[in-house]
Amino acid sequence: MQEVARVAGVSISTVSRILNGTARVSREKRQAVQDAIAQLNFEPNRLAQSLKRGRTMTVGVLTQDIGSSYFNETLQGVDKALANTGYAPLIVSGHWDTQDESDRIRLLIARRVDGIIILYGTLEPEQILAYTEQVPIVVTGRRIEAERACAIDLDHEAAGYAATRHLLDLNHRRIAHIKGPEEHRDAVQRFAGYRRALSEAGVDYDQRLVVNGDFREPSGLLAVMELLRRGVSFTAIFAANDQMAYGARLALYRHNIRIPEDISLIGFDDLPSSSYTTPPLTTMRQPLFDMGQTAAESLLSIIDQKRVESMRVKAELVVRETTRRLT
Amino acid sequence: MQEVARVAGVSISTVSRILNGTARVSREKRQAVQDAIAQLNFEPNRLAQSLKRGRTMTVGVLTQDIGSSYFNETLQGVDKALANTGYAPLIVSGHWDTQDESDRIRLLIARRVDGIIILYGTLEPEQILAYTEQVPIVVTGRRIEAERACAIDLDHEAAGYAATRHLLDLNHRRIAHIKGPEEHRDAVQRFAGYRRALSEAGVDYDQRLVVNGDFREPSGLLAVMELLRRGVSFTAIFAANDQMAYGARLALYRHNIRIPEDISLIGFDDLPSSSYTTPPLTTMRQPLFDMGQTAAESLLSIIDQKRVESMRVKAELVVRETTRRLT
DNA sequence: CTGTTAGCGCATTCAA
DNA sequence: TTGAATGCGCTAACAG
Repeated sequence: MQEVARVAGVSISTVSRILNGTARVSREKRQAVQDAIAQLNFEPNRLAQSLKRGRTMTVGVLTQDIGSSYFNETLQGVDKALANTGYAPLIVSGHWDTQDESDRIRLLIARRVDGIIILYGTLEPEQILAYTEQVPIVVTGRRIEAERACAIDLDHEAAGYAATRHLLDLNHRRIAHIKGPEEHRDAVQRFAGYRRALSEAGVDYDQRLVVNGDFREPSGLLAVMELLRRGVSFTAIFAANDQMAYGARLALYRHNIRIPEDISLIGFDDLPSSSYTTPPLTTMRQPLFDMGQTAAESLLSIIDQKRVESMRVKAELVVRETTRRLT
Repeated sequence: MQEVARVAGVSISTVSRILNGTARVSREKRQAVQDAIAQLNFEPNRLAQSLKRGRTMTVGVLTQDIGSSYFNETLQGVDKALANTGYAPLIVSGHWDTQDESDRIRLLIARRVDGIIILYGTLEPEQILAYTEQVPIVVTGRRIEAERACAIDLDHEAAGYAATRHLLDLNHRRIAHIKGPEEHRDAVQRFAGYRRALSEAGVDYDQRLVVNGDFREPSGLLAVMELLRRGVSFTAIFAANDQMAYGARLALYRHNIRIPEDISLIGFDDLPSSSYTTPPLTTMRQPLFDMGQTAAESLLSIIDQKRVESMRVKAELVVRETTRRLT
């Protein structure tokens, strides 16, 4: 900036004023400065600006896996909401590791982001509450009560219930479930919904119909193989997420079991690719994009000193072609 | 830091020294400072550090679409390479828009990132060359010659050739091609490879077998519908990327055309989900993860004042179950 | 071993 | 309208 000022023959405060439109400046000087800026290819140093202003115009986003469509759809929503606001996202990944997650959050705080969005993950609410002291936070996938924080959550129990209910409504009674990991609270809630639906419908819970998975494709494949090995009969499968449903679908294909003629299959999430499996997958749609967008908007409001309510969104049943009525 | 120094009863330089291990400090003072840090929940301001040191320990990554697995696999590679180096990625998206891309790059420069990785996109090499004056750059998907820059590229023409060649080797002669967008240089190169393979094999080029797509699923579906509408006969399809292959696969399914019994299908990219389509997709594998990793490593080397050579990687044919020999 | 001091690049208050 | 001066939080001489 020194340099620009020198070339334009003005003081650096004048340059600053022109850059920010903070005050009126004479035409000639303005022109001179703009010429100097163009000539020197000058770009104001945001670090210094932030240091001075006390705002970085950056929001940190803690994701768990940059490779997963699940997270990335949410990120897209965040990106959309941030566009044209002057804020830029600083995306970091916790890799589903509590230690890693804390480290990343601390990094974000050290970089003085103006706010943080935490997408799921394994951090305890108390832990997050503590960070709330230092920076506004919006979380998804859990509830939280604090001054400068809010949560956007989905009722996974109800959604698990709805998925199972759909199968029940189609006259299925022998419904297998491929569970998500024990440590995911969402997964256990979906499972709880499954059991409640069963019990309400007067269907006995059969433990042999439930197999553990880890939310990834291979585990879905393995789960179906296990089910087949057990020799237990079933007419439908509820997979706790779409990725495992893909794996299950492949295992079924390998055994020449047709979908939906022989077995009905329902997933959870509605990933973009789920409309393009063959046949297209029936699933519980999570409004991931919207949640990301809302999270970002809420965060900006909090930063803006406005009060924001936590909210709960709903999953929606998307009936496509992998479920069929039993006659 | 003032505060920490005051609480610990030392000067701020001592605090700094302890934070950075720059010099030996007596046990008592060290202890006092560490206590103060813990007590105040102090986290050094990275902005100020960067401003002072002239390094932000941040590398900018220009991607085009945070929602796409294609880019995200590359990002994962970058993330992996950056882990434990002290560098953090600042990911921004250009949304396939030249203006947007320039804006993002300028933003990254304004934020004084130590280097930039540009993943594909529509920026002209000359344009990038200009930015090279201001910051080290590694690009993928194009070639570039500059002091503090390097490129990691893949020979898409050769890969398009190999894909077509595979079909030819399986005795297919009527091979349709679903093209990528004209403005993607990769797409036109893959198409060029397709034509070369055909011509080398003495197969006449038939324009009616080629349909335009936009690299996304729906266009693959539409492409097959168009092919069918044209009433032109074909026994195999080479889709310019996996996503369009998914769309094509669904269209075929709708028309009760079996894969690979009736039609062979080959994609391009080998996205993670391609092992889980039914049947699993034969495709040209791009080492996306590795490319991301290499890009990041190269960038760090350049930042480290080392000379780095541009390099060319190769796509690899992954034969799965959607292609079959014609007898 | 430790404290004092001079900037890093910018925004802004205070004078002029 | 404009310029000089101050400080944002930190590091790195420099001097003790």
